[in-house]
Amino acid sequence: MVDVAREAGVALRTVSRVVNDDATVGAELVERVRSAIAALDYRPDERARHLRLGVTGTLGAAVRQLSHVNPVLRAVERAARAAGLMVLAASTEDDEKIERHVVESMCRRRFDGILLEPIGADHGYLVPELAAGLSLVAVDRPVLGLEVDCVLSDNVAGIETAFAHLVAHGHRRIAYIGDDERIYTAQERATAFRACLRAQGGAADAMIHTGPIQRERIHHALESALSGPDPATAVITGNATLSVETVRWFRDHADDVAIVGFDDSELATLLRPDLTVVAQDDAAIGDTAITMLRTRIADPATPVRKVTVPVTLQARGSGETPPKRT
Amino acid sequence: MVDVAREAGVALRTVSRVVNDDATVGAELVERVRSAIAALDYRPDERARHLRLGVTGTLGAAVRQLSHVNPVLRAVERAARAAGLMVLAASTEDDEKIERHVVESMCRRRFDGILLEPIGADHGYLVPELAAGLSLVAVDRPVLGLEVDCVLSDNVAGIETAFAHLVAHGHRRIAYIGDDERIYTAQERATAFRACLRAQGGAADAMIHTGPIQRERIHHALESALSGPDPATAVITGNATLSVETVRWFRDHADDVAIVGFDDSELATLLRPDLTVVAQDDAAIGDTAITMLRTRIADPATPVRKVTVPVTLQARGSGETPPKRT
DNA sequence: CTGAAAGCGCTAACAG
DNA sequence: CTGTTAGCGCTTTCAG
Repeated sequence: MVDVAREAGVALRTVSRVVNDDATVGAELVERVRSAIAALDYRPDERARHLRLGVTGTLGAAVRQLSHVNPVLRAVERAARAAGLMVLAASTEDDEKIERHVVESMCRRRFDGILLEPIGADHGYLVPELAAGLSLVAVDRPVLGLEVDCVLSDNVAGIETAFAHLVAHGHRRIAYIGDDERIYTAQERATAFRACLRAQGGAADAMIHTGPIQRERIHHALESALSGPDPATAVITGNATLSVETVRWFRDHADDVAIVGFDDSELATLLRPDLTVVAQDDAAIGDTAITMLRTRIADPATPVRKVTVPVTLQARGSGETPPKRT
Repeated sequence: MVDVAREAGVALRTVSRVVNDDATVGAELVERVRSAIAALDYRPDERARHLRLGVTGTLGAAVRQLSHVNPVLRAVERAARAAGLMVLAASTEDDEKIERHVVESMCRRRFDGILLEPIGADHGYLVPELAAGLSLVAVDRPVLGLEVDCVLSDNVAGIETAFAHLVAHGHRRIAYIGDDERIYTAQERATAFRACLRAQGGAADAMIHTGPIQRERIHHALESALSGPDPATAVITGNATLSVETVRWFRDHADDVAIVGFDDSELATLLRPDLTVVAQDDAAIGDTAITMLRTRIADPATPVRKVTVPVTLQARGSGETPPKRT
């Protein structure tokens, strides 16, 4: 920059102003500076700028897996761009160690704020960061044990809606195929399903199958739920991957079981009949997350908020078939 | 950091050494410094460090859409992590303006190198960056008009393989449903398909349908390819989205047309019969891209390389059905 | 509008 | 092994 100033024969200060589009510079000088910039191939260094300014205009997004479908992240990027902020994202790979590494790296780089899809139970490493002023918003799951802003889908209402929908279509024996309950959302959804069963008067732990996402495990669970003296006539699946595996199994083993999936996806309208799902409002989640984060950055003293975003049932056919046997 | 030094009663230099795990510091001092760090909640500032060091240990990935399935990005993150580098990613949204903004932001932040899935035709904005020493590797498509490292899939061989496969299974009238030919890969694949048609002696522009990814357009193209006096008995689809739309249409309109898709996906084994695809070697692409980028960063004088990664045909059923009518 | 100078937080000479 | 000091590239007082 000092070179540019010399080349243009102006003060450093003036170059800085031109670069930052300060209006108080004479048109002729602007021109001189601009051509000096072009002649010298000058490119401003944000590191120094940010160091001096204190802020970086950068938001970090630490998500489970960048390369997975993640409509929330899409909404986040859009909202941030509209606010003139840059979002830089990295994967945590569902690994506590990597999550910690990613978040701490973002902190050391002094990102203005971080969006986190928290994984694992131990977020103790966040305590000093938060104490030092980190602005953080948890998305999809809360940071357990810490008072941190978060925005979640209404998992309980989603399960209740799915359950009620199937009941309304005549089903009485409804099974649930869920993810590993060590995962927060999986735990919430499974618990909500258990409550539905109890409210209905049904007991039957045979109706609820949760565990890791492995094809074998899932198919085995379906087999057991749909056989025996009292087989289920409908299934609720706990997330998009489970829906896929369930449909995959149905394809070869059953064609008369109703299914309602949690999470909408491109697949939903590829199947026959189209998949009825409980859809999360990704755009609302993303917008809310960015708004909350910006609010916290602007005023770190803002009280912690937990926002729950409603879900909606998309009836498409698979959840409206009647039970095959009463 | 100066506070830490004061608190620990040591020199600034010593704190710096402790923070950077320099072995040449006495154990007792290390201890004093560490407790001062803890007491003061000191967190190192990478901005200053990077400014001083010149390098940032950061790679940027400017991809079309973060929140889409992108196995290459996954491989990239893994390879970079193994090399002790951080990958920060952002979407270009298939928009030239956004691509430019993202890449220039990364340059101003002095990322050590950038991985780019280039969109659009005008990459002139890269010229000064490259002149100023930017290390860049293009993935999936080349940067047209600029001599830049790139790693691509073997699109031509992929189409030839798919075509030959269908021919080997008795098909003579093969249609191609492709993406907008303004996109490099779409153009390459469509051209390769035309060459196959010519080599086979077949003419028939009625057999090749390219254009934007819109459900209407695609279904209409299928309709026209599969009707008339000389309907196609097999279809090659130009990418994963087109495969999905084609299957969606087949579901309601045809069940005896062979199909081979470009790009593997989770969907491929969900369909009946399972989808035969030409699969790209995502891991190899990601690894190669990171290796090339690191090589260029280490020595900017490295000659420009263009690497083509082989593709493989995954026969799963949909591409092995015989033609319905001869 | 310009010029000089301080300082953001860190690292790396260079001396002790 | 430790302390002092300069400087990375930028913004911003403060006087002209």
